[in-house]
Amino acid sequence: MSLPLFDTEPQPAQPLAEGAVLLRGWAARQDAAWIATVRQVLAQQPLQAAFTAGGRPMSVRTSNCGEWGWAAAGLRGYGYTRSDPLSGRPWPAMPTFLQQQAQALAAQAGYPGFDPDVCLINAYAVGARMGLHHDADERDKAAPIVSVSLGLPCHFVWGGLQRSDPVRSLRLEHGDVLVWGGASRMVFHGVRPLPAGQHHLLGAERWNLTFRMAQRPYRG
DNA sequence: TAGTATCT
DNA sequence: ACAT
Repeated sequence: MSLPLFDTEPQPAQPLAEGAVLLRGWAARQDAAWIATVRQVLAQQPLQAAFTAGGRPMSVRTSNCGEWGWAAAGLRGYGYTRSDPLSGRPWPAMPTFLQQQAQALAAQAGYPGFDPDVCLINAYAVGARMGLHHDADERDKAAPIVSVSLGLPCHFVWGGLQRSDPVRSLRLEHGDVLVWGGASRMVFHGVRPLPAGQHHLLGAERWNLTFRMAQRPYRG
């Protein structure tokens, strides 16, 4: 993968835990391209309200692109589907820019061969949050998760392999990329209620893109 | 248990 | 603890 990630030198990668790497600002240099590309996806697959397995509303709104998508509306519960259960239409294809950036970022974090079949887009308005959970619906737990933050900063909660483990909180800002896999793959995590603010490109919103391998086997 | 309510 |  030779696609340039930067036009200048990036901040060094920071290890967060075993298998987890924080790439601070690594999506900021090309943020206009990230945002324009996501807007193209949202024009085809608008953000929708999401619901927990118990039928309770979540505060984030979601969209997807890729062969698969994480559906959290119109199902009993949630899970990966090939099409939007509400519209019946297949999820839009993952734009090449997103696919290649996710591959390159994963490789940079020590996960060569990552080839996502899902990009889940979570949009946080002020006050939106995400409770402590782990990403458990993917078939091959050897594949990492690549998370890209855009827009307003948030307080990300990073726990352990058990829900009851102590958590730490770290601020994720526009352009930050967090990659977790290996021993950290099943770590519980979440997002505290989004503080009010204004971002010059996204206004009073945070977008989080998570690239996953939901159904493909991972050969690192 | 990707959420909330309701206990201690 | 609930309800999925």
